[in-house]
Amino acid sequence: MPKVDKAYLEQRRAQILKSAKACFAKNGFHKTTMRDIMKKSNLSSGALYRYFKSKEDIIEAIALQTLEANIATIDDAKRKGNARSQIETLADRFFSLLEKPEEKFTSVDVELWGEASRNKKVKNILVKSIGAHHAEFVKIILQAQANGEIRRNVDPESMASVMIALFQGAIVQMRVGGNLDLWKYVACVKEMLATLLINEEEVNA
Amino acid sequence: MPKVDKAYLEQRRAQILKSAKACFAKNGFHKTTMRDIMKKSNLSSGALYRYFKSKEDIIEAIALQTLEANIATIDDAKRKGNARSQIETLADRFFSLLEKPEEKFTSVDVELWGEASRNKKVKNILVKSIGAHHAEFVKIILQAQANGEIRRNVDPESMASVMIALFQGAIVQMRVGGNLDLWKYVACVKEMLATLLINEEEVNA
DNA sequence: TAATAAAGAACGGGCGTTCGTTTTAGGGAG
DNA sequence: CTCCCTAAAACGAACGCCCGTTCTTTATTA
Repeated sequence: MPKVDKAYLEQRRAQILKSAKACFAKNGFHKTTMRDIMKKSNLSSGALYRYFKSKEDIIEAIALQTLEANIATIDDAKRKGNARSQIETLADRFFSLLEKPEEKFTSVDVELWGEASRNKKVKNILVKSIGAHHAEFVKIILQAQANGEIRRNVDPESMASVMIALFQGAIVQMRVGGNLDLWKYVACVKEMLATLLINEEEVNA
Repeated sequence: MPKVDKAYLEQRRAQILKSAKACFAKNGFHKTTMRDIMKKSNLSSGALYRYFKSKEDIIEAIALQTLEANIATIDDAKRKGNARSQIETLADRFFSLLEKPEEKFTSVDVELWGEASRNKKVKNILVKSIGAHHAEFVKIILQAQANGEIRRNVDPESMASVMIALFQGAIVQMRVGGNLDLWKYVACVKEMLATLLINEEEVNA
């Protein structure tokens, strides 16, 4: 099929990435072979290497894809409501990614964290991703503090890191820790965050 | 050197594990070769394979070592003071592991998380490790609730998971996230946890 | 001297990757 | 419209390297 249009090419690329992601989620980056990806995507090595110049290239593309998905999620949630509801919306979005471990590919996140220590491109992408989340949380917190929604004595930078940690930790515990009751966990997190909201007495003080 | 004593053998084993851990921390499990470990420990392949029957065997030994170190840390902190100070002691211990990334090997933790998805033994060890922390936190929280130190409406199971997540997330952000100001982060965490302690008004209510 | 420990050359297999070949479809000539 | 022709796309056997591991040989000491 020569001279196919651009959409065809992009679709092929996406198909390969999807297959690769499935393999990576199941067996990790290093235990999945190129042949695994070929088999999963019903493509030959020749075809595969037309779209990606190496295995690393695929990994990097997946990292990038994750980054873009995350940023899209943030942008989407950004529009609505006050600080508290923005935070809760984001929390719901991200935590629900963990619900069906096989379909959503948070296992790949753990792989990427490991990969970051030896692949600079991957590391840069992750730094950007985490940085984007962090910046967004900081912005929300600062605005909320200005509005009197959140106590002024909490450090926005650290608080943002804490929120991110609560999500990352949930990933770890879902993947390797055994039995995390996700929604009880989320409820607990929300309650914790709620205690940081200014209550009536403090507003008047 | 034939017929050496037991201490000699154990020391050799430890030396290999230490070298391996250093390699793994720098390059990850899959990018470090057996030759890397041999070079680092100044040992030949023959010697190495006298002490460990495979590369996986080394990885599992390191996972086990991590588990034991963690449990020792818990046991050590368990003896002292009320719930709040126990929690703070544990937090200080674990977070200080993150201070000098090159010497303490928390990078290996991230590797282990990834490895757990494809190596059952490693997974079991990690489940045990996280489980031990979780159980210990639950115990502390329950006791503290009985003593009236901590609000009774927080779910101990989830709260314990949250605490663990705060540590795991810190690892991720230190390793791959760029610039986490660790002690500001810890201060923020402690303050959050403090808000969950019953304050005077509530005791009287 | 016998048994253990260490050495290190050698091996076998599997992996990522390449490359010569085959298939496919658009486009110009008749 | 039909028939090539051409270039893109896919194929898949083959390659070569590297890694984990083994095995024979050498050193060491009780």
